[in-house]
Amino acid sequence: MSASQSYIHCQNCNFSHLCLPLALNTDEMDKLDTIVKRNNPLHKNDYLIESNTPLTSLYAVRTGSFKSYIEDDDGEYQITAFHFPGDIIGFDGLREKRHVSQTQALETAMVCEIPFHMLEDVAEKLPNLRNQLMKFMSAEIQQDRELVMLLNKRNAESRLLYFLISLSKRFEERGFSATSFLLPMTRTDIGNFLGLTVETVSRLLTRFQKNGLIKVEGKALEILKKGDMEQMLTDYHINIDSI
Amino acid sequence: MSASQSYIHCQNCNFSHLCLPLALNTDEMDKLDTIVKRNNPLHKNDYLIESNTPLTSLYAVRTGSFKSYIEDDDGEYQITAFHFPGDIIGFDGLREKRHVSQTQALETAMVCEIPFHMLEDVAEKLPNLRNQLMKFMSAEIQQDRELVMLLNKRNAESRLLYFLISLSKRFEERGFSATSFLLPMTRTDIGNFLGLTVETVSRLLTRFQKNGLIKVEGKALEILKKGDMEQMLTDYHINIDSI
DNA sequence: TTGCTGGTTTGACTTGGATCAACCCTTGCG
DNA sequence: CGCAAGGGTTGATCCAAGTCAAACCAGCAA
Repeated sequence: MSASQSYIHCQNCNFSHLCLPLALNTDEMDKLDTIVKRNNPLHKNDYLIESNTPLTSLYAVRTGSFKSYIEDDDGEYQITAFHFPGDIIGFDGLREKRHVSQTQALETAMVCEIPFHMLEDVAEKLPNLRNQLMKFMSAEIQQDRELVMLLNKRNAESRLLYFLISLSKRFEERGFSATSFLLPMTRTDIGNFLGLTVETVSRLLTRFQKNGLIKVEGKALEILKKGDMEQMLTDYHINIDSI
Repeated sequence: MSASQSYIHCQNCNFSHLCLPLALNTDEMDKLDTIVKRNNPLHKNDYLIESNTPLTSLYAVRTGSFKSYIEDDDGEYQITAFHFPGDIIGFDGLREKRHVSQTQALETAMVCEIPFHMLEDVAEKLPNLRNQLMKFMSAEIQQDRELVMLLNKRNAESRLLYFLISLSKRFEERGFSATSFLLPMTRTDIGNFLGLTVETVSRLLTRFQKNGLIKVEGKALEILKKGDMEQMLTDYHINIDSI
């Protein structure tokens, strides 16, 4: 471990309130801390996880962002999640102890690696940690199902609105600006995730801009009328609290 | 507990190979067995779980079938899963210790109720059970993500094919016929789940019948050319092993 | 500097599945 | 029995979003 990384601990991590340590006390956090490996940074497009490889660790995002996707044998793929600091990656592989999706860095990023067999050992002694793991998985199930409803029942406009508001919320939770941020993913990625084509995403973004809701310039997004956008979601009967 | 139910134990349940006992030895299974409550049967349309109620138990389906769905404030709803014997219901509520979806019986059905606080106690002592719980949740995440891909990337025909083949597989796993069974859900339910209208589902079923793939008469479904149907899925690049 | 590549935008056109509408079953109940 | 209600089928029409095509732009490598 390099000197520049040695002072990072769960204790002083900015995102521990969103991450596994959430429900742990200081002692427990220290125990968790001892098994966490902090690796070298990954760069844009680097793979954190490749499909079909054995699951040996879970990963917590420390900085940067990732996308996870599943792929069929024709190369068609489906992005299933975007990950930001504090998010835990890898739960979908627990069943077969083998990764079923791939995870790729969207920009320079760092993770905390949590070797799975050691996590099990620590969890043996820490009911709070077990609980926390279950809650994370449960949250993922809940979110995936909201996503299914979004995809099955909502039109393109509401899907993209939902996406922008959820990004805004996630940045805010992490102490970043809720109204001005860089989109780490491409328009194609957004479309893929939401079940829309790039063209539709692009057209909608320009429309939102024309309507004064947002300002986009390449990756830079500014949310100008968050209230209006949330009202639009409410009009679509989408509960903004569950985002 | 009535006399007619007293002889039911995980040990002699037909579906234990799919259910929580899966990875447990005889002793462990007995421990699990002691906390399981076997209630009176539910009837068609009865609620097993109502939305927003506190999560006190998980449920294992013993006989019959269920649908789970989430609902928005306009009454629009999305069926997120159908449940058959051996399936565990309730994982999506663990996060907030409160159910976020409703579960309704599709026909007369019975469940094993597993009080959650007792499950936690037993799991404390049984690593295998903990593991099993995690695997179940992980499987649910994995399935939900496959579903997202299905909904986002596939057309109506392949969605319904997938649905029929997955039903067939689930019946087979449970020792029922893989090619001849009753659809416990309505066409509307199928459409809702797959993001299609009733009309589309109905038209497709008639088309499949005209093409000699299946025979449908009301709820009764016969799969005549399973091989052809699987080949069609393969042509759509849908991996039938992951169904 | 030039050319290449991947990402984005915009316009014209097409289409799969939704919508609307009518009608036919069952099933159950007063 | 009659009739209401829920479920299912079939046909005609429509439209939101997909497809196809072209052009633009920024970043990067040679």
